Amino acid sequence: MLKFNKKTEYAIMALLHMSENNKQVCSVREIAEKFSIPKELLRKVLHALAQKNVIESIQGVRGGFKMTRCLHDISVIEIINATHKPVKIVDCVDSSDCECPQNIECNIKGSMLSLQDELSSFFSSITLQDLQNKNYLRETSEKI
Amino acid sequence: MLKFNKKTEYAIMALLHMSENNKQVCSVREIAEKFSIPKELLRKVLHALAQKNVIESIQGVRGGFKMTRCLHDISVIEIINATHKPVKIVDCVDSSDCECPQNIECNIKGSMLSLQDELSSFFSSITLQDLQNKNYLRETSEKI
DNA sequence: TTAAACTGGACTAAAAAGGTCTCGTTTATG
DNA sequence: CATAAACGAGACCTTTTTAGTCCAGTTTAA
Repeated sequence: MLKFNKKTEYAIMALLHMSENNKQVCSVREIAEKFSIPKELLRKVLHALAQKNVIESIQGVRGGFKMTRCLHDISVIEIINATHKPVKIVDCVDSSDCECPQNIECNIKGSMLSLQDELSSFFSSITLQDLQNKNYLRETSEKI
Repeated sequence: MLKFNKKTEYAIMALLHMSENNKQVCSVREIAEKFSIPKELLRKVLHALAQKNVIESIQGVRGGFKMTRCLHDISVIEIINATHKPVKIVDCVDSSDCECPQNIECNIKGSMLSLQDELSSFFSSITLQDLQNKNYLRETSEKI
């Protein structure tokens, strides 16, 4: 349906929060309570981000997750790739292994693949810093 | 999951086919058979496109659907809007009526709305003609 | 030693997508 | 003017995906 899933939303919320928090260690519990996010789900999301080296996980008492990179260095595509299956607007990934019933007569494979590349580029070009700036701009313009 | 649904794929296939077909009237049966698309589903898709004035429907015997516009005049966003719920990367459509549990502390509403605008613009800027060209380019480059 | 935190993975429930079915209405044509 | 080919409308079902929960570990500061 061309929308982000909840995991992506939760990831971006948590990352913006963690970066504001001066890159201190944050526990899942703390973030989940602040944003009313189901704790177990947020744990999975942050775990996925850690596995993709977007953030760092610290085990044990007083453990949690920590920003190690700057917002302007993290692109939205990284968050999407950690929280969605890989972006694929259609299932035919390459021309050889497409097995959909339309395969033989399919007249859109090439265009769909190009479109997918462009969409990935689109999300690659946007950083978390951009999102934070946009959020600020939008909020203030609404108040005017 | 940020992918087109089957309806969008079927719509684009059918539209490219209909435009090649010299803008003659095509029946659902004919297109469904050519591309191995479930007939009843394709009917719904073409019906939705007709309601959005992307194509025209003709009733009765020898009826069907007909291209009335040019490929370069139809943008992908029109197809998406006919075959998906409206593009909304997040549920909060405007700042007043968001009722998700994150509402009070939500720190991404503004950025998500901006991102959504940009994504819509992205799809608005691409026409069916572009898709057809890309398909051709991709197919030929793969053969080299 | 203990409890607070992450790890890993199975599991369930709800929502959306994909597809089918039925009973219409319209209309060209023999 | 009856018929059959086509679209119209909408209920219905099945499968897949998403969202969320649960539990039995492991790690580590205090």
